[in-house]
Amino acid sequence: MLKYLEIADKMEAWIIEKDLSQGEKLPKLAELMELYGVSKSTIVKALERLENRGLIYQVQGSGVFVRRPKRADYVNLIDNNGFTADLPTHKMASKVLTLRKIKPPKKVQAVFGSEQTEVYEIRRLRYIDADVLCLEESYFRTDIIMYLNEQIAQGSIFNYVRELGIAIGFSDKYLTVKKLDQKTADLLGVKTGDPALTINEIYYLTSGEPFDYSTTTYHYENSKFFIQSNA
Amino acid sequence: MLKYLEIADKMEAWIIEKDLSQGEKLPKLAELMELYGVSKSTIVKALERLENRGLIYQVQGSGVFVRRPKRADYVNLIDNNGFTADLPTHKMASKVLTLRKIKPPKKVQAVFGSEQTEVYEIRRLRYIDADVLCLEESYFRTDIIMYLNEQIAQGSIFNYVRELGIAIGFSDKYLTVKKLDQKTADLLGVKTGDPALTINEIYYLTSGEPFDYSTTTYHYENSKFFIQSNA
DNA sequence: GAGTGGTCTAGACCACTCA
DNA sequence: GAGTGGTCTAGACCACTCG
Repeated sequence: MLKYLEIADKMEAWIIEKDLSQGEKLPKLAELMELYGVSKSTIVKALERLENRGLIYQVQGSGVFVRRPKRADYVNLIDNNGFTADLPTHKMASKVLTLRKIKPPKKVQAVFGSEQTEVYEIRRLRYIDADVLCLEESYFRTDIIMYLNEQIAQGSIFNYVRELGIAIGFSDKYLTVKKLDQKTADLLGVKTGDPALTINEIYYLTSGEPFDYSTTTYHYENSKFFIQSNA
Repeated sequence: MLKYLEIADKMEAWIIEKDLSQGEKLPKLAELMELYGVSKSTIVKALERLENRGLIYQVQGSGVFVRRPKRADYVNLIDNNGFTADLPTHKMASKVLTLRKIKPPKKVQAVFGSEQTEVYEIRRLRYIDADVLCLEESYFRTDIIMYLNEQIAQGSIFNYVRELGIAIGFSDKYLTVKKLDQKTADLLGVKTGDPALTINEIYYLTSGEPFDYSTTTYHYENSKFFIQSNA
């Protein structure tokens, strides 16, 4: 394992274990260098990672401080760690509505390329505790994800993908708000015309190839989101 | 100006000028080093910045490639460059509804601290071309932003803040979806009960001190959002 | 002005991709 | 196996904060 990632993970665990709160100061660079037995640049790189993940902020000439806003129960829109990581105090579950191998619909072919002849289509309802969180419709390239079944789709598909040794690189997410049609409203257990946030996502491998296209519609009363930004 | 920032800006301008599209390859590191006359680490750092801004992706052993998803007219939720940067082909305008110095409401005091005795409150409607984009209610600390007037609030407050030499560090954003009450719906020109996305934001200085608290409610038909994520 | 973080360099070595 | 990006080091120097 890479040194800077290992150090970043240890620091993250340390912050969480000690339950440090916003504004608390971390040891200075020189101490961290000695503590972990590495050069300055390696510490700097580990801190950069934590900064990008929104766990700390650095103030030149002053120190490194913990960044941990207080609100819970919000889904993180930047980390792609899945709901289990975002909502640790809740029980997550999925009900698979359909799972099949099909020819990609046009909107999906537009993303994967016209040479893509087959995809997995998965539709599932995701629950937080006893409540509906969202309806998800996703498409995976069958030449990358060779095998999928209902049992896998009941858990975290992304964890399964990572276990296959497939490296997820980055993603584009598009958000819109709309009034629900009757079919979707029924599935979510709300009224036709009620509001919903729809997030359209494209996930890419580290190589830049798209492999997952999904559209998720969230129950407006059961979902809240947050973003930690550095700009 | 810092070398790596200067190089990153030049590369960004170059990508936009040449109108490179997703997947196109940039020159290799050795060439970039020579081109800009700097060491490898400086190029690496410039590329890291572009990667974080979602403009490129790097593939070890292969090359550096352009990342530019095709959809326009989406508001970027990560960059805090304001609508003008996100929606370059549109005319943006603001109408100031109220601007006053007041004692902070409780929700604002909870963020700024109870020692904060005075804030600017600004409520404005923001337009995209001829359409209402959003209703924004924001609070600024008067000990940091000493002066504000209606003319400034008609333009970009953040640009004004930067011109004052105040360095914006990072922000937390919380998103929820709801049905509009009558007052807000009237202002946005939609019906009571229509859907809306509400984004609650807290902006911090580089020192970690919060200085702006705002709540923005978006017109659901006139607004779309995107996020480019690297995880 | 002392302390602390940020930038930059040159160079060694590692890890991945692709023909 | 050649090519290309990623990590890591040691050290010089710069820039900001704070008492």
